[in-house]
Amino acid sequence: MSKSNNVYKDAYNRCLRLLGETRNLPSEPELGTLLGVSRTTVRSILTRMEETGLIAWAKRSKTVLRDPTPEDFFPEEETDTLAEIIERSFMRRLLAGGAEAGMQINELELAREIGVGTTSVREFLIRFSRFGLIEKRRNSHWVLKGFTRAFALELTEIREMFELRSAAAFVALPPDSPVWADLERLEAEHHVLAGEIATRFNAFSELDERFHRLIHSASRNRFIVDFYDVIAMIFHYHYQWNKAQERERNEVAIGEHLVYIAALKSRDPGKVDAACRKHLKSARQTLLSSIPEGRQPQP
Amino acid sequence: MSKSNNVYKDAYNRCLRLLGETRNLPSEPELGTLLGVSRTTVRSILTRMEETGLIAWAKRSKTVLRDPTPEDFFPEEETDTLAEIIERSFMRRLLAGGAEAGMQINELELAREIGVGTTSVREFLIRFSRFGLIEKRRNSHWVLKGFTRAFALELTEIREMFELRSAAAFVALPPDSPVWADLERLEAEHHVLAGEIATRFNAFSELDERFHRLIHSASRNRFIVDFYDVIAMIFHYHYQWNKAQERERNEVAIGEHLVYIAALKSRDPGKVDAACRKHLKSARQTLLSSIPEGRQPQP
DNA sequence: AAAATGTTTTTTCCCGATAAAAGACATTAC
DNA sequence: GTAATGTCTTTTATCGGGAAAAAACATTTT
Repeated sequence: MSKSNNVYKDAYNRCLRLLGETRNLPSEPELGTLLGVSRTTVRSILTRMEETGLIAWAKRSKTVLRDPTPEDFFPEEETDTLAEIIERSFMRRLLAGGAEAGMQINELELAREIGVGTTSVREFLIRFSRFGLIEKRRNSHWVLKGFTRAFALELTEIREMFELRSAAAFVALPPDSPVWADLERLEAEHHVLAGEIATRFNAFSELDERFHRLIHSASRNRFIVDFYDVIAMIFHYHYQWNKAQERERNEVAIGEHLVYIAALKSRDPGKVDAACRKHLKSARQTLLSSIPEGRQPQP
Repeated sequence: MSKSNNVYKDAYNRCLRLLGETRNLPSEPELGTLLGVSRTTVRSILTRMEETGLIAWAKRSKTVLRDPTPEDFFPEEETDTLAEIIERSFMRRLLAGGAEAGMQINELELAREIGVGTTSVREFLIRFSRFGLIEKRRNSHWVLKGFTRAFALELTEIREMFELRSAAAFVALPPDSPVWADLERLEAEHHVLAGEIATRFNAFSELDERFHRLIHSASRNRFIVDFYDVIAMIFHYHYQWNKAQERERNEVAIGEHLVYIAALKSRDPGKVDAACRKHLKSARQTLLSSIPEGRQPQP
């Protein structure tokens, strides 16, 4: 077995959800762009849907015969990319204790443990190395640098530099720029979430990322935009890991975001700078407080 | 053939150079650390040196029998890493015209052209992607973003941000920090090079990198330090590519460096900021002037 | 007993091969 | 004649295998 068909399975599942909405499916190329896959994959999906009696398919006509049942879906875990599987396993090991800084990382062992080939693990480690948590020894093993306090400080230092600059660039954008509409929409979503904070307070993580990515995009600098991948990755796992006072933290953050958004809309650089600094400071505090090691004694 | 023995060949060549200096070689572990390879490789080297009559080897005694001749050395091209070979080929293609932005990159074609396996090319592209010149389309090809004016501007924007901050951190370092000695040494090298500029003006590239890396190291931030890899890579190929007015440019740069170094030694943040800005500005000009495309009409 | 050498095991690096997925070309339908 | 479908080709994603290199273990030497 050389390659799993997770692309097909994932697209198939997403296509099933489309089935409930229409009586007839669109053309193959249209479905392809809709699902983000090639026509080859679209045709595999249609073939199976015909076989399982979901649709009647003859050339251009693709009539929906019945609504999909839960059994029609492929299991969630079969739709993941290998890269996602490896990343999850790796991060679980890294965060679930026993991951001391300086520890060696063994490609072969990782591959065997996860049940994948070494090539995939190697490629993952190379991609992952840009996050600054691991380092390669030439012709030898990888070294874990660890999710330490130093790491968090270095990360936030860059983040603050980049976000302050991006926020300043944001207010300088012309009024007809589409970012203002995006900002408006995000503000509305913040208000909605603020109302439902009691029940959906974990949905904040995703909104947070979209908000900050929008601001970073104003920098029009690929290195700044790309750097947000590092932050997003860390926060993604951080949110999963550190559930302490999650609700309060998110409530505070939503409040800070709303002030920040108001400042951006005012187009007053001073206000923006202040709001941005305030939010970044509390974000840093949140991150730092979740790192057990290195809690230096306060004199 | 699954793996070339370039590590062995490169270490062998370096070991040959050691031969001229001593009558007896040190112990195997010592040689290993000296050459940066494992004992396994050291023993392969010693075995061959014995076979070719360079040394007499019996357990601890490794007596040099004769000086190495040019024929003893492995050819230079056999000592390169696969990664180096691929990078060179790739950059040659990229810089030697015909590399339009938006162009597709074909792993298989690249691999065939260079004469290596696809895995190595894939790994190279993944590593290379952090330089911001290429981008991956999920489940599909890579896209060349091109060495454009926009790229150069985005790169220098970050560079300036990082270096100004690093330089500011530099002057704040305590007087007993080893960086001051390093700086002193670099200053001396600059003076030497300034004197020999007529004959060795291309040695500047290497000195330039060491100087800026020293400054960046003062940031004590892995992201800033790592970012210099991007700059170094671009400048490396830029120096090879753009030989126009090389001597004058380097002369100017050496002068700017010396002012910059003096400012650092004065520990006066204002002076440092000014010297740093001035140098970075001319570095940016040099880089921009070498990019043909986008030479906007001057009104 | 500390440090070297001798020997064996493990890991990294890289290739070729193969199924999945994308893409290109040919043909048909409207 | 444009846009779809049908068919064929190319490329990507991934694995297993094997040589190079590292690392671990055992034995000898000083």
